[in-house]
Amino acid sequence: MTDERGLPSLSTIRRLERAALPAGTVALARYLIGKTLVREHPKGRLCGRIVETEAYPPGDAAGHAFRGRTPRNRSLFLERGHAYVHIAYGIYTLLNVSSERSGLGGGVLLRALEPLDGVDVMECLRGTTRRRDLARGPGRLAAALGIDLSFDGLDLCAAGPLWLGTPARTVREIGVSVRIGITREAERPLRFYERGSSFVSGSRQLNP
DNA sequence: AGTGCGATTGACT
DNA sequence: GTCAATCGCACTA
Repeated sequence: MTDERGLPSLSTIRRLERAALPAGTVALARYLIGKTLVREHPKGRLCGRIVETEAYPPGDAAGHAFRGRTPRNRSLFLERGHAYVHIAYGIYTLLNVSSERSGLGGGVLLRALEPLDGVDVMECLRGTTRRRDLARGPGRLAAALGIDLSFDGLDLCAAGPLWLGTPARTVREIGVSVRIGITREAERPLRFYERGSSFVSGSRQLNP
């Protein structure tokens, strides 16, 4: 079933099973492009299509798991498919998906969504009506979905307030670039995005 | 117990 | 293009 734009109707989106998630941080970061993220918000269902991710694999000095497990980053060490939520620059909430087997430590940062459903609620949460800017950037993404630190550790493959869903329509070509806003291991090509999407963050140079 | 530092954003020149 | 806001927490002592 599709709507007038050729998108599968939102009612056909179902939760991703953990077994469907590829093992390994980099593979998961690529896999998540085009998948959906669904937020069961008190004001209604919010849904977006993931169009940009970054991989922070085990052993990566730029990753929060690099120095071992601590109270803050313990969710990165959960089996793949759990939420790791943290605060950046004291202001912004960022959402990651844990990406390795239990006890290892890696994550995929979700950096941008193409809003699909619940746009009016997202506009309210973000304080803007520019659809392109609702979830373009990791801080904006979490804000648009009403995600805070209480979501840390949540199983995104289970029924609940936040979960990963099957793709909405076909994914265009996937581009690769260096990651944004880091200093260590800055040259590694671990950022993935849907080429041609206007909902992707970053400079034009990073989105060839 | 004090210090330093971000996986960012929006306002402004 | 520049720049400051602001919080949790890891690190040092």
